[in-house]
Amino acid sequence: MGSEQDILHAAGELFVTRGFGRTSTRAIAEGAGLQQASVYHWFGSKDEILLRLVLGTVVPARRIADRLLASDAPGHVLLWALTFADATLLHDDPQNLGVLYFDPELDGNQFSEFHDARDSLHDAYRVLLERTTGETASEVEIAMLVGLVEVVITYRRRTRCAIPDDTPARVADAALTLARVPELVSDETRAQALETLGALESLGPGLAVDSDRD
Amino acid sequence: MGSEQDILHAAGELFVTRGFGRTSTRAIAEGAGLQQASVYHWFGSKDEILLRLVLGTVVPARRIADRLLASDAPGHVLLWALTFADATLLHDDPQNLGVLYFDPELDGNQFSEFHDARDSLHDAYRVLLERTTGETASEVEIAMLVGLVEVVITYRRRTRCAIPDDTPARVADAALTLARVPELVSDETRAQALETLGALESLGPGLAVDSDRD
DNA sequence: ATTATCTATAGATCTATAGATAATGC
DNA sequence: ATTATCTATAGATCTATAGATAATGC
Repeated sequence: MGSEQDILHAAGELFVTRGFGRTSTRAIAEGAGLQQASVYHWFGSKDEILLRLVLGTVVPARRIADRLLASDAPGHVLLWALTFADATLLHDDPQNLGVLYFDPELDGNQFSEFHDARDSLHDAYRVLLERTTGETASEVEIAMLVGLVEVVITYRRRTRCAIPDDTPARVADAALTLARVPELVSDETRAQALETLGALESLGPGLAVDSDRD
Repeated sequence: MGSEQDILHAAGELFVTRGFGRTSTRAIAEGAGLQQASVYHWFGSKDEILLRLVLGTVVPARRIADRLLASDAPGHVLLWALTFADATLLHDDPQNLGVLYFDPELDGNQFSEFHDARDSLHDAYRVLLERTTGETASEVEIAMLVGLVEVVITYRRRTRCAIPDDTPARVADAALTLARVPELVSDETRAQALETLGALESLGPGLAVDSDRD
């Protein structure tokens, strides 16, 4: 309803399909049904719009990660839960805004708030991976684990239409396989993980994507 | 030495660090030691420079994949070999040009030559994965496999300095783990794969990155 | 002659600001 | 009064082309 949301929605669509650099504030305004200058009533700059969009995708995941870290469930259950929840957020995002993560434009200092949130999420992956394997995780292992989750983004992008609904669960299964505990990939693990996540959701917005409405 | 290579080198550096959209032809020319207009003697457009850069990173991998497909070595050896070779190309690229794969600007039809080469590479991954497991591979599995290799790109980007030299081998190991044949991750597999790759290299440029000199 | 480079520039943007106007709520 | 929007525009780009000039090779 509000112009602010209209701008975020229009910008998200354009950034993902044409790229940030090729999207003008005029195009964003047109998509939001406003004049170009009106965008600056809501956002100080184009960068600020991008920051809001990427924060909207990473902050919910980080919030779930924080809560899972406080749980005393087995490591592999929590690792499955985090992978599944993160992949689900990426899978359910109507615009596939995760695409923006890979944009070199994000490297600047203007976006440190985003990078801090993302680093914190990655650290949660590290902790849960180590709880699962009982060993210190190397940087490469963590990078591969996170990369596995982000496959949801590139997979969605490649096949322009919808991807199978079981993708998040299969990614979470693969995370345990990659962690070298394939024997723990089971219905029991999945059920426990979903239960743990269910208990979290009563505490907040949970898995609902709140960066956008469509 | 040539201006054409200077332009590609300067553009690669700028595209990766500041993004395609934020890089002007003037900045490219300056990096190459030329005037802005001289860039157009060598390239018809900015897009054409981007196309040349991404083709230079994907075509060598595709060439290796084609040769591996013709080999009659065991599936898991070939899968390890392809994953290792592809990861090595990404790892050794001085500019980490793989970053450009994720750019939404690449979606346009101007870049179909790149997408064709990439699709063909992905299909090689599918074939070798199926030879390894003996089962039909789902789209998600292929996406995860390819995503694992491309972790080299994002991992390099995150840690701005050099990443460990054993990263390609660890990614290749992980590919077999993900393919649910962890018992085939062994020195023997690695040795056979390297031998197979060595035999290929006599036939062409092989693992040498030829898109750039630094 | 051909190739490579340069200067100069047309023409089209693009971001962000200034200041006017309308709408909303006390 | 405040909030949201608009029109108009400054000022700085940016891409690509035209045409001159220099260098190279027959």
